[in-house]
Amino acid sequence: MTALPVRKKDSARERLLDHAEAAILQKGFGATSIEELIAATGLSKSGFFYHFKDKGDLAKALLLRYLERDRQILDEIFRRGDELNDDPLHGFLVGLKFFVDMTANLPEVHPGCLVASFCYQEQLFSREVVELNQQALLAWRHRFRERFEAIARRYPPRVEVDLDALADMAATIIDGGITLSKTLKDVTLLPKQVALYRTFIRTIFVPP
Amino acid sequence: MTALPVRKKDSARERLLDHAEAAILQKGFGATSIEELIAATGLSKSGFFYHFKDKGDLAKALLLRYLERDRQILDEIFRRGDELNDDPLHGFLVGLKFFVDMTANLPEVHPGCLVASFCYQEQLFSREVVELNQQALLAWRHRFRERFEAIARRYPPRVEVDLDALADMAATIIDGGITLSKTLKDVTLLPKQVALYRTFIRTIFVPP
DNA sequence: TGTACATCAGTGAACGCGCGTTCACTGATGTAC
DNA sequence: TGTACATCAGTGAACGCGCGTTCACTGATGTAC
Repeated sequence: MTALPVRKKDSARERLLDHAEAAILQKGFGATSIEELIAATGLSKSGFFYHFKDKGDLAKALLLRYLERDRQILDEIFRRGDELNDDPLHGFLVGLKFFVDMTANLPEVHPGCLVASFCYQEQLFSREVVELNQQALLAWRHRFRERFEAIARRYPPRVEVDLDALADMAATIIDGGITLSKTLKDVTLLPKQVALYRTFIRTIFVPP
Repeated sequence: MTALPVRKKDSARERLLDHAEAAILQKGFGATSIEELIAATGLSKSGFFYHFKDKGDLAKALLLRYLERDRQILDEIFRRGDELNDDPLHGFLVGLKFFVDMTANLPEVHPGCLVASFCYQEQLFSREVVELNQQALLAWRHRFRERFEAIARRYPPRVEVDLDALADMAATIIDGGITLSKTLKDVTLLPKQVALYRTFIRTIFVPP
């Protein structure tokens, strides 16, 4: 068995990313210093620059890791929903229910969404990182849009809705819900918002 | 007539706040320097410290101004909606329509929401500023909640919804919608999200 | 109307600290033959 | 199995710049009597 050269989960590089993510979500990229990251990980400053060519390189690596993790978690949730249900509408509704449960069971308030954090510090990042952020949002629109198309083929919408906007609404509710939860320091707010999105989807597609 | 000691709209202080707001929404509070603000306004550094006792004081003044402006704009919109309609539901729906139109007619993509920006840089602010941000969100919940109670008394909801969560959804959609629009640099996304919120309210309360 | 004082809206110079980045170097492990 | 070389994962010292903040001072306008 040839093992892939996977990076160990607790390598110095990974720990730098962990601390960076937490710090950036609490005070922003511009206010997060390399100094504090190496203090938290026990590396020297040059150790940092061994792993990342500059601070912007850290941002890129962080966003890539974050987007990949997010994709995995959400894909898994909706895959399980589909598995339990042949019907595209009810599979999606079960997936949304799983998502509500997941956010409801977070031990603390959600630490924040890097997409939103980066959006409000856009000017600090390279075009590459900005485009990465955009691609992620467009990919989610595409994924949800496809689901809604499949649903709408079987269940004609009971009110007129733009399916792209409805797909974007998932990201809107999650981003907005995280900001709401985080600002008011109330874990229950995010799942409630996602539950409302689910209610909306139900009233649109589920026949009376 | 005794004129109130109103600050002229284009005073140096006001111009500092204008530049600060724009800069903070583009790169965050931590990455916005006093140096660049005075360069933009033509003041000296000590001129800045005449107007604000320190950088945190700028943050506080900025948030107060922002929240007050926001409150005025939204109150005016929903007041006009009520004026055109005696019914609380239809008055609110007209107000939401006004809001959709307003966001649809923005000349450029919305520059961002200070509440969200501050939320992702919370650690940089004093407890006072953090609480100001929370009070603003709670005030909006209260305002919308009262409307929904009045509506629900006359129009029993057709699906079960938590009125507090439905009130919070306004802030969620606006915050999330601004982030979406700003990230994808597409002005049309925000009004579409607000329109979906309006559709949701309609399907909940308007009888068939 | 004149004078004394107070307030407003700043200026200019200096401060020390922490930031991101570079550079030459190193000791442990892996690979080729 | 030994030797030579390459790669990995760093270290330590130094750099210059820009940051937020302080301090003593100022010239124009407003107010009291």
